[in-house]
Amino acid sequence: MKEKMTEQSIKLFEKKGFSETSIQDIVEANGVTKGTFYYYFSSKEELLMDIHLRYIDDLLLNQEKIVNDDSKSCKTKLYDIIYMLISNIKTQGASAKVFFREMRNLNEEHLSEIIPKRDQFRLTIEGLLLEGIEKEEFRKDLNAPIATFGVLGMANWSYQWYNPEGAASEEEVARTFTDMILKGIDQ
Amino acid sequence: MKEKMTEQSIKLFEKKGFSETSIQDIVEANGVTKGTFYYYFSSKEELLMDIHLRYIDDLLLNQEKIVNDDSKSCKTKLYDIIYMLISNIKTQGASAKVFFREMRNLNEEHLSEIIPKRDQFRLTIEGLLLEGIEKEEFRKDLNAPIATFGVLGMANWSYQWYNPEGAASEEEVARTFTDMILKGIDQ
Amino acid sequence: MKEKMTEQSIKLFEKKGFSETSIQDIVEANGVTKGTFYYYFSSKEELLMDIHLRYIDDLLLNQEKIVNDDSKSCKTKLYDIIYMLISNIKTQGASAKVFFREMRNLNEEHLSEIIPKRDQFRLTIEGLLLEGIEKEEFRKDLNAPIATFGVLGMANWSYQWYNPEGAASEEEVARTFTDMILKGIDQ
Amino acid sequence: MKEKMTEQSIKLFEKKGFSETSIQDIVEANGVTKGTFYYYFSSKEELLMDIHLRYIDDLLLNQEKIVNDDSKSCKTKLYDIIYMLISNIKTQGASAKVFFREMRNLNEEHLSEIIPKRDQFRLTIEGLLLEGIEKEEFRKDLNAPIATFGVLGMANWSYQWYNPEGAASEEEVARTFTDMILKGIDQ
DNA sequence: TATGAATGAGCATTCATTCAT
DNA sequence: AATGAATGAATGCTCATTCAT
Repeated sequence: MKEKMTEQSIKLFEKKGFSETSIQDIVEANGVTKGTFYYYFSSKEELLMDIHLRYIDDLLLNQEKIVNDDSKSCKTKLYDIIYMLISNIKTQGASAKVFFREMRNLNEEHLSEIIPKRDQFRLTIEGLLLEGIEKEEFRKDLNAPIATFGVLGMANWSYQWYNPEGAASEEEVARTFTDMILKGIDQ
Repeated sequence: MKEKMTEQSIKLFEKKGFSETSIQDIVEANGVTKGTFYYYFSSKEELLMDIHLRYIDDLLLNQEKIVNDDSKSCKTKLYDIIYMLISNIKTQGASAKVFFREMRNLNEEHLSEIIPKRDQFRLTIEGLLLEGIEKEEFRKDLNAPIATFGVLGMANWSYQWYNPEGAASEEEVARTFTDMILKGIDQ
Repeated sequence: MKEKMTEQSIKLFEKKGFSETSIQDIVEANGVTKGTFYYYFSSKEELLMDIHLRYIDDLLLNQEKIVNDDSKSCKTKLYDIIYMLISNIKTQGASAKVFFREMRNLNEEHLSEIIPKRDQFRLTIEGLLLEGIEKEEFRKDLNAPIATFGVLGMANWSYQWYNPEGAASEEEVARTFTDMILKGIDQ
Repeated sequence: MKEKMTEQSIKLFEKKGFSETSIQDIVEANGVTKGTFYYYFSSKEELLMDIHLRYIDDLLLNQEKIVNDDSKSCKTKLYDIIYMLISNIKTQGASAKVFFREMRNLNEEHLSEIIPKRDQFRLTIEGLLLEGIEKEEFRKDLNAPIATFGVLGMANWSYQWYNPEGAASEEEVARTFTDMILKGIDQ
């Protein structure tokens, strides 16, 4: 039931937004009553935190698997991370949107748990770029921190427009983005 | 007064979010009473629409100036647009955040006015990429629509992290992004 | 202007009700601004009182003309009063509806001016019935006070259903009612 | 509680009017808080509809009982209906006043449910008159529709003046009215 | 595990009214 | 004679939360 309620809530939060979704909406979507909600969650905010944790922990796990694979080059790892983020949209798109849009609604205490994890994800990419520079896979003059934000921006922004049902496949998008990042668009 | 209230509202919406900001918050920030708000705005949503229109119209105007300058190459125009978006953060950052985050709170009618404008901005960039391909400034095999989303993602995501008061200048960010896009990060 | 505003207000009060009509509605219907309203009326309630006074004074005047005509029998006077009330609907229907429905919205002081006038109208009819009994035009055993309420009920209720544009003429309605009252419906 | 709140609301609506009675007034009269009101009613208008339905359904039920009694003449049935309406004031007076005065505050949809019922009540009386004419209990030349409005006017208007605590009994009023209608006041 | 009744604070909005100009 | 800016109290309604059962 808790699981089911969380899933439904993610859908509702994605569609209507966290503040715009009432406990009433959530329990109606689950065919239960308000009391049931408070049996499983101590507050609406706690549910939001659950969703955040679940999303970022899963993301960090996947990222870790990629970067820890010593058989791959930095370039490949970069592609894999971008591909992971894009293909995530199909399965985790709603969670991702909630994660990026609704973080503001977490309380101080919860924020202080989430923000380091979000930063860790970014800094791992930054570390990958630095490693790539060192291994002469990437340009020496690259501003790694800013480039990292660029990579993240490209990938995360997809949540605003990418439709897994549409014409472009995840591979196509990930490939186009990685190509842009690696080779540039210059003729 | 209307002007002043709009400015204050943008700040509040950026900090707390649209739904989380009450009319009470807005009028207190302006030292007036609720009646005054409704003297100038017919609803909270109308104020949000005002903010959206102002932002996107200004953006389209700036974009138009850039792309209509026939003395510039496509590459330069691309840099100019990226720079414009980044440097916009200093003066228009709050508006931009409100624009990207709160669009969902507009009603159907207002959305149908804003979405075409937002699309127009994107399609103008896509047009610039296509023109660049034709003029052999950009790679022939570039997937222009996806690349456009990449460019926009990089630039728009800055609103989530770029701090104009911080170490990196707008030029630096814009230059790093343009370099990434043009030359790639490949060694 | 004051005249025009009063007329428009009567229409609005009839259609939407006194409480449901805002000063804003009234001034918009007159193409002026709120300030103008308060230049002519000291309050919304005062406007309502104006309408009440105007209506009841006119009614009393007409009634007086009828009962003071010594050439007429009591029966004829009764018919005349009923006809006057019914035909009033065409010209004064809106005022009448406002009068009967919205009296509750007058303040104590104003009520104490209106109620005696309304009672006077009724008591004049009661007096007419009593006079008719004495002159042996009406049944001796008639309960004049209750019968008066009956006559008033019939006539005043017309405001709830009588449509001057409809099939039945005022004469027809007044004639049917007077016949009912005088001869009854008994075979 | 819902029952209790409805009863209290009827009293308040009668005394102050629907629009002039706030939810605050209602909950204070019941010693509960606003939330409780909205737990039982989805809106103030819905409460009004409840009151309307309850009243008119009860009235139609009583009317039906009277007209379906084949042992009675049309005259007796007419008396019974008038008596029912007058004696109703003691038990249902407040509801009746709310019904007649506040119908305008129902929304379109609710009105379309109430109006046919109100018309049904009237048309049943009209049918009774027509039947009486046919059975030669009533005058052949009677204009049944208008006479019906006359009967209803007399009876319904009582809600504006009849005081069950006062000198005249319900029987007296009903008898006077029925006499007027049947025999007229003519000497 | 789950419900249903109740709370109380808060919200967007309306409105009659005031008043300097 | 009329305006336009502003007020402040009130209104209908929503909502996260509590708690006895």
